[in-house]
Amino acid sequence: MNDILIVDDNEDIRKLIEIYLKREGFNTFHAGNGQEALEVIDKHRIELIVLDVMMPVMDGYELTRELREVGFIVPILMVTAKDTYPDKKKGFDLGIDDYITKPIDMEELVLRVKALLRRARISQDKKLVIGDIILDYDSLEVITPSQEISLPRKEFFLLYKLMSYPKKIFTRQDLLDDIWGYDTEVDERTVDVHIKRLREKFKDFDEFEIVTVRGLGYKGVY
Amino acid sequence: MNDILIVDDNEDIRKLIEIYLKREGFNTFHAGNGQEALEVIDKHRIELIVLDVMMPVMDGYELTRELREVGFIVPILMVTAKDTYPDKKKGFDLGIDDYITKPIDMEELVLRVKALLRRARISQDKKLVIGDIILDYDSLEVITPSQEISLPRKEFFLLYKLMSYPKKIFTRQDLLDDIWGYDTEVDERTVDVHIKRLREKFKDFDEFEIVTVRGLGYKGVY
DNA sequence: TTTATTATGAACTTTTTATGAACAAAATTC
DNA sequence: GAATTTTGTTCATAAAAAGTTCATAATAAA
Repeated sequence: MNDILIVDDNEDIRKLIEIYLKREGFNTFHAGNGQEALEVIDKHRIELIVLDVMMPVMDGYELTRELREVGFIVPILMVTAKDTYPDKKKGFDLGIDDYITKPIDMEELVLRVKALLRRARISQDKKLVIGDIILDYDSLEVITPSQEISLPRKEFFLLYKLMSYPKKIFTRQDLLDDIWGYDTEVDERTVDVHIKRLREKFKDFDEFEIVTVRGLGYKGVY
Repeated sequence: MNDILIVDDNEDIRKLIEIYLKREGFNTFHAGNGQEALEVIDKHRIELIVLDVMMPVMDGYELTRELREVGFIVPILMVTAKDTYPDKKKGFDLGIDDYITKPIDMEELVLRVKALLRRARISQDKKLVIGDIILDYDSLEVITPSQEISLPRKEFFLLYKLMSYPKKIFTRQDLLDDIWGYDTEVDERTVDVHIKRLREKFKDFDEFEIVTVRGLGYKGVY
């Protein structure tokens, strides 16, 4: 469930890449140019970027430079039409981790994405420990000393997200983007309902809590 | 929808710049000289200034100096015909953030505007530290060594504003313009009520204080 | 003392969130 | 593949919080 950002000015290509990545269980975000990419990165915890070199406004090189300049270290897989040494060199000098040439072989892209993630040691199995409570991402269970509570997917992801960044406030839209997908049309109030159900289920546990931040959203605290 | 002020004595150039900025979703204001610029700035919350150096009445350098002198910190992108080192140096010394030379490459101008805004937002420290008390703009909380006090939006913004410019006196209208919006129709007395509630909440803290300046307004001191 | 201004308590309005319940969709079981 | 259970969404309404206004008391300045 890694969040991957696809940056390309061609929407069709973005969607194509999205299809292949989603099929592998990745969650994707889109950006049509460097500026949009920066905005998405600002709001979400992107773990890998698939980046087209040729874009209007701010090209891939420029974006890479800006990102590396501010110390942003996620793996970048660059998509380029040019397969020349100077181009490769330019990319790697700027801090690109891997590249793939057009026309894109989708199987290869997926392979490289996985390899990059593995190399970056972004773990695929995630267990979140809060005191003596464990949120097990694989089984969607909250394991406590006394019992194991199995949660519905949405509820679990919501809880996991909130507790992964304790005290960080998420707007309802943030949560929808992350858990439902950036293009969801689900109503913001739906988040409230899931929060309510989570609170009900864990009302007897004081190890953690979901706090409403009026006018802004929710945050997890523990 | 950032508000950008374009200052240039040539109306055609202003309009040209406006076209490109509007296309990117920015809102623009015009001024034909430094004096007009000051009037616009006084009335609107300008977030960036595109400023031509060569102008009659009050040139770009002069305007920059005046603005920086009174503590006005929005990014300034200077447009200059001269590309010499002394000129650049003069500009940067006065507090210009970036510059672009004539003839203006519009794409580049848009790029630089966006970069400046982003940089300003990122570098804009949203936490205000007063001794061992922190005003956290993101969570609308006042964090003290002993507790975290969550404030309603209006109250927080009010406190934040006052404490951002300690000892500066704000009239009620100033505060309404800033926090409620320049076109609000809310009564001035409403400010009093929020001030009262803030004082009540922080009566036990002597790190800072909201002081009434009779006949004028309020100021924050610490 | 008079007058103008600010402080305060309280009522009231608006906005936002919580909650229960109905409905829909998906997964499971038979 | 029909029936049943679980999960997910929407909606209406209750509740709570935030924000505003108003009347009056208190205070400072003239």
